[in-house]
Amino acid sequence: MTPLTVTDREAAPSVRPLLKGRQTRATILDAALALASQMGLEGLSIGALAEVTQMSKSGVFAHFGSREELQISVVRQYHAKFAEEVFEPAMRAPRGLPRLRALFDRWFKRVSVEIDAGCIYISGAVEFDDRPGPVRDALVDMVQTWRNALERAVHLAVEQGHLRADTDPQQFLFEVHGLILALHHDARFLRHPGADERARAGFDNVLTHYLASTHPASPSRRPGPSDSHP
Amino acid sequence: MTPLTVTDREAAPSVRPLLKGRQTRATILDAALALASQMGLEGLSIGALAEVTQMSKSGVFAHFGSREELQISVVRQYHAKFAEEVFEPAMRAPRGLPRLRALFDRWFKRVSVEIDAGCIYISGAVEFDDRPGPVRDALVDMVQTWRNALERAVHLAVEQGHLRADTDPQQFLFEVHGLILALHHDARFLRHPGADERARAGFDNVLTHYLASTHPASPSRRPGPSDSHP
DNA sequence: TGCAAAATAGCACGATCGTTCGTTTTTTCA
DNA sequence: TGAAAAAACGAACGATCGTGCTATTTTGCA
Repeated sequence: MTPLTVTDREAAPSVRPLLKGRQTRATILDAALALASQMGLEGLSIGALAEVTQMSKSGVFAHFGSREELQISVVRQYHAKFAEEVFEPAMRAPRGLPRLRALFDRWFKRVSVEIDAGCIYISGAVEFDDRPGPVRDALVDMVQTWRNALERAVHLAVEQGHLRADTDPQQFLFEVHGLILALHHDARFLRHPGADERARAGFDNVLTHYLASTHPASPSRRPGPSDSHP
Repeated sequence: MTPLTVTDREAAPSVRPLLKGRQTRATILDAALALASQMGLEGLSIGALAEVTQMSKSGVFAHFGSREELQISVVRQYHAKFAEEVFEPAMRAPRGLPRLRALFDRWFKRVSVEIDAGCIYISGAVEFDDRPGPVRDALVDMVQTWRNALERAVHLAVEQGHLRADTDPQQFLFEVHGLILALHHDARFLRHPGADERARAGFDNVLTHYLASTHPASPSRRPGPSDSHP
């Protein structure tokens, strides 16, 4: 399974030869990620990518060898960015409830801020739920990795006595993941302005259901920036 | 706004001339719905549709005038089927909690049974959240219609005293809709077998949170077939 | 049954798709 | 600086896309 703390497969194979090609490849990949976030992984076309990067089609193509490999690279690129911006900073919060809050807080922000750049995990899941192949496999792998990391965080919160001892981490995750998906749906598709608050209120409701009775902890509290520091 | 109890725009304009064309159009539309459920509305192509229906491309094309009109027709067709199979039978349950349970029970079944035919509301929402145009408009219209109908059902459950008086129907719907989306995601994309039970357990959890205290009503109970009768 | 109209087919168009190949430019390093 | 390697280009390919046309077939009705 892919590690969540990415060892960056996009980096140079050896340290010295930081060829020009690697740099333009990174440029293309950034543009591809932006394009795929808007048009979907299936809507990603080499022609459009060439136009955006001011390159020739064959020039772009040569960096990946196939459209499928390009799509997989985009998935990995999103995974890396997601790990860097959501997972890693949240993991610096103390284990248990604070870390859990930090994780979902950043996740909520990510999905609601991404009004002009949909989450590839979500759009990819819909696009490839019926399309077997390497792209789907890569997507499932990334999503499962992220989910496993969350599961560990929930488990820790149980161990710390913050959540009820009989909490089923997978059930907990299922419910909160639903809130993420509903947020994505209402904010992006329906353009409802209050979706963010609804998601957070829903998170509080789920939390009060699983919160250990010895730890009533005002549910309306949100993690501040200071929570990121140990 | 489109009525949920569909007056069938696909029906003949006048009653008498049930021309052959209408019938083949319905055949094409059925095939198109199946194809779009699997490949997405954007993956729907007239060529593939012609092959499946054993017709010529232009023959298929003539029935809709444009690809966009075909997509919109597919959306309406799905809406009609959804209203017929989910909404209408559930509305025969007595208002309040029983009707609410019937609605979501059928919805859950629909999403989880649709393992080989994704929900077009969900896939369409992801495909068209960044694509303005008539297709997106039609989709939003249908989804909003369905949501409004649900909102009325929740409101009735509050009026009947089944749900807490301070229940916010939109918040309630947000949370349960999240469960639907999570079910769709886990069952179809991740192929998790237990997703259905997780969704129902989540529904019970949401319910206990909004249930009026005077009405403890065992949450694990599911509506049986007898609930459909008034 | 025959005639008008509706339905379907056939063909071609421009555009775009991913991909291949040979050439040319650029970069890298001795 | 010059030669080898890497990178980017340009043109073309077969395929598929949606969409116009004009025939041809099929249908509905007097």
